[in-house]
Amino acid sequence: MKDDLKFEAFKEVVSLSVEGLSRDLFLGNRESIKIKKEGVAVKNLVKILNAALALSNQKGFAAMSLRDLSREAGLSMGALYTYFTSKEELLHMIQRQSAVVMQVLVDHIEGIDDPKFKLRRAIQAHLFLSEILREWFYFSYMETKNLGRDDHRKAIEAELFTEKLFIDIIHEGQKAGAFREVDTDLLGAVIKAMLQDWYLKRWKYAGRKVSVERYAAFVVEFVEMYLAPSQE
Amino acid sequence: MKDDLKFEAFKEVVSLSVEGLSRDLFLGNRESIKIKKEGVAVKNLVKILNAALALSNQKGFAAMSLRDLSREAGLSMGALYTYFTSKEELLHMIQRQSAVVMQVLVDHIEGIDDPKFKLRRAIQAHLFLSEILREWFYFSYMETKNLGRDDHRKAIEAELFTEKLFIDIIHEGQKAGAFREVDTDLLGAVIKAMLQDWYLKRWKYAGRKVSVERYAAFVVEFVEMYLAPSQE
DNA sequence: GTCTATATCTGGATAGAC
DNA sequence: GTCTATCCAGATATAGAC
Repeated sequence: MKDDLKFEAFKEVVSLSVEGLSRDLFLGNRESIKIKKEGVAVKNLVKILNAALALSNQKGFAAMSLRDLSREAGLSMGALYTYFTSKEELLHMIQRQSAVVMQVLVDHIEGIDDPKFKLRRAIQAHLFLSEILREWFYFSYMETKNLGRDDHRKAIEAELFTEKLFIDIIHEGQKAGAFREVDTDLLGAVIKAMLQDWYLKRWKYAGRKVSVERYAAFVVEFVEMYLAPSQE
Repeated sequence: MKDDLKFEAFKEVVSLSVEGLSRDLFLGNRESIKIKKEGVAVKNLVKILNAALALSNQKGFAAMSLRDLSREAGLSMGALYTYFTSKEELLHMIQRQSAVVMQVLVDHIEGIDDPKFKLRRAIQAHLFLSEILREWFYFSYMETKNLGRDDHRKAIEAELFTEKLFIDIIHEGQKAGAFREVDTDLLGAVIKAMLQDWYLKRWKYAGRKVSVERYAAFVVEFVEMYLAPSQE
C-alpha cells in the first residue's frame, strides 16, 4: 500500500545509532566527563552504553554490578569512573538520551493533515523507532521506577505525552468526520500498550518471525476498523 | 448488559486474598518454614508478603534490602529468616503463588460454549483477577527476568498459556462462523498486552477514574468489532 | 587516559541470648 | 518464636602508579 512507511527507508532517514547517541551524550556532558578527546570518549561511551543496556535488560540495572559492567565493556573500574561519577549518574545519562528520541516521532508526523494517514504514520514511526533502539526503549520502560524523583517524573510525562499525540490525532479525525465517536482516552491508552508490547516482548515476536512492518500493519488495521464510521 | 460479569460478584465468588495465598503458601512449605503454629505463621507471612510486594513494586526486588523489608514488615532480620532461607527463595515463593492464580481463570471459563460469550468472560475474568491481586501481577511481570532459570521458564510458559487461551477461543469462534478470519496469533498477543496494561499502568487509570468494569467493556467492544463478520 | 590496588560501606546471612 | 549483635562477601568509589 502506498501509504505504508517501509522500515528500512525510515531507518535511513532518521539515522539513529548508539554512536550518534553517544556523541550527543558526550557533547552534552563535557564538564562532567573527564576525557577530553572526542574520538576516545565516544568510542568508550559506545562500549559502556551497549554493555550497560545488555546487562541491565538481562537482569535489571540494580542487579548489575559495576564489576560486571567493567568486564562486559572491556574497561577497568577506574576507566568507567572517568565517564560518570556514580552508578546513579549512569542511569540518569541513559534515561536522558532515551527521552530525546521521542522528538523524532513528533518531527516525523508534523505537517500531515489527513488524520487517518497521520494516525497510521504515527503508529509506524513509533514501532520503527522502538525497533531501531529497542534496548533503550526496554530499559527506559523497565527502569522507570528506579529513577530519581526528577527523572521518574519526566519518564511519566513522556508516556503521557506520546499517548496524547495519539489522542489528539483521533480527536482531529473525529472533527473531520473520518473517525466515529469513541472513548478517545481509552483508545489512546491501549494503542500505547500495543506499541509498547512490541519492544517489551521482542522474544515472542522474534520467535514467531513477525516483522515490525507486519506488526505495524496489524495494529493499524485493528485501530482503523474500530474507528471506521458505521455504514448506515 | 446481561452478559456482563460484575466485578464485586466475581470478587465474592473467587474469594482470593493475601491471607488465603499466605495460608496456601504455609501449607505448601511446611518443611522449609521453621514456624509450626499455623496462626502465627500465616499472620507473619501476610505482613512479609505485603511488605515485600509494596517495596519491590516501588523500587524493584533487587533494590529492596532485607533490612528495608524487616522494617516495613515489623519483624527482625532473624524472624524473617525463619520463613525463608534466602532472599532468592522469597522471590521464588512469591512467584509460585502468582502462577497458581491463573488456574482460577481457566476454571472460570471452562464449560462455556458460545465463543463470543466465552471471549468476553475470559477478558473480564483476567482483568478482574489482576484487579484483585494487582500487586502480585505487577510483581510477577516486572521481576520475571530476575527469576532463576526454572521460575523464569515457567513465567514465560504462563504468559504463552494464557495467550493461547484467547487464541483457542478465537479459533473456536471462527470455526463456528461467529468471528471472521484474522491473524489469530497477533490478535491474541495484543489482547494480552491490553490486559497487562491494566495492572502495569494502574496509576494512569486510577488517576482518570476508569473502573475495571469500564476498561473491560472497552476491550471487549474493541476486540468484538474487529472480529465481527463483515456484513455483505 | 587507563590500570591495579585498596579504602569503605552496604547488605545477606547466622549465632546465640531471651 | 523473636530479637540483637555480628560475620563476611561483594559492591561502590577512589588513589596513585604507569
